[in-house]
Amino acid sequence: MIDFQLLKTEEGLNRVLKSLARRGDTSAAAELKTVAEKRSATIREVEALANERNVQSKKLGELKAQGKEAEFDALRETMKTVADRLKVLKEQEAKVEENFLHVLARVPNLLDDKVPDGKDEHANVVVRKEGEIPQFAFDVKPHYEVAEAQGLVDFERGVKISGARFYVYNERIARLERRLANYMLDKHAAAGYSERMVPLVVKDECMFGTGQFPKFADEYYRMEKDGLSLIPTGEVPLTNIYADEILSETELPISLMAFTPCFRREAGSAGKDTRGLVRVHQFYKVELVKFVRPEDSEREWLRLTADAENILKGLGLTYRVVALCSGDMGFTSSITYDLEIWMPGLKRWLEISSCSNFKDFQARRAKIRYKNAAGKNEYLHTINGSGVAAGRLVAALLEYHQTADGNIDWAAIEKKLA
RNA sequence: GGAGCGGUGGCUGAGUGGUCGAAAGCGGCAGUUUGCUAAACUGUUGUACUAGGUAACUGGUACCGAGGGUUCGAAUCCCUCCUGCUCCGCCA
Repeated sequence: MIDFQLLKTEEGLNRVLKSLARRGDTSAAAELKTVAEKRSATIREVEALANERNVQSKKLGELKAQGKEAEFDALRETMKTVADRLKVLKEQEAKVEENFLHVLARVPNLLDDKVPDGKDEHANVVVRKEGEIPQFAFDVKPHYEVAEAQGLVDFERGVKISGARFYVYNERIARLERRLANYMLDKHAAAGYSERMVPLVVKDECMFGTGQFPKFADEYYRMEKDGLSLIPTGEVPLTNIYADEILSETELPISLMAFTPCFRREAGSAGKDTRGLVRVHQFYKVELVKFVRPEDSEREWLRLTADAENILKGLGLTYRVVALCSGDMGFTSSITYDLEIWMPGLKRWLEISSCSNFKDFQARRAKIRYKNAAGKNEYLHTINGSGVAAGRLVAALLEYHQTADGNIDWAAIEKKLA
């Protein structure tokens, strides 16, 4: 959530509007100012009347104590009408507040000045490339063709059990993904991340806290009966670990990680990447999350990105770091670098990690603060990124380690993981 | 799932209709004393919103698990929900 105090000044409002314009999302722009003003005005009115009631109620207490029955009765009669009016006003206030939150909760984060301008992903900027595009003496097949031919992934039975975009891993590939999880976790542990095992099913407040709700509710699996959602990313439970808490400055930065399954409905992706392991309803990944002081967030964001890159480097995968442009940025993020690996079989770049600095946007929603050096409670900054998506990593390794006869060079993969 | 008892400030814990943002203790912070530490003593110590002020701050509103209700007035009375503990049942 953006700081709504910004809406109260001309300067702040302009900052918000400018950011919205850069994102190409001006849906809420017109309402913002009026909705904020209406809220302030209504609150002022209610508070004035509540003050009146409190003063007179106190007086009633005194009158009663003094035994002045006639005055007591007279005042009580007039206060009845005040109480009635206050009740009506408070109901109005609740509606105004609800509307205010409805609008505010759908306003995306302010963009960092360093985010390049652009309409969509074509305007994203490649920051750097690591490794060469690998050359093969034969035509490299997409991972799903090899996987199916080798009996590694059973897409048909995945569909039978759960529907499209579900799959069953057989034997070696199941073991590979499990080993990759260990590989990544061990590497990140050495870099200072503390491991967590978290709930995979979360309350609506958590989904709101990290920004999935309310605007994108359709994209997630939610169990109506329980009011709980399957996590779309480990970011949700991991970040909400500190929801509603005030941390001390000395504990920061906090770096956490978790290996979790992720569940996504992929609404609106019908017909896109229908084959293979690239776009599925359930996949596993390691998530990295940092809680940091505002002054450290840029540095820590770059570090987290480097930590994610370290996995790709270690496995010898060719990748590039891409700065998302203003029009391609996620709702909650202030600035994002995507890591895209080259897929020799698919013959394209594939996102395998997205490292974002959310600044205080999530912290404000989830109410995560820390006591700063001046002794004031302040929203901290959250940063997260995949470190990295395991399913896509498996897909990549299958493509990188194909042999001319359509096999997989398992020995080469083993060697990397050793 | 059944029965019983609870949920109050950073923590422990008092408060059962008005003077309660809430006793007391612990902890934290500042100071006095002290060669240093400790101890003792004194003061101070919640959050959000709102109005004013460059600001330190000052006034107001709200918050005693959450949401409703009764009342001129609710931490206190009523209802619903959530949650913790103990016992029983069930279960990996």
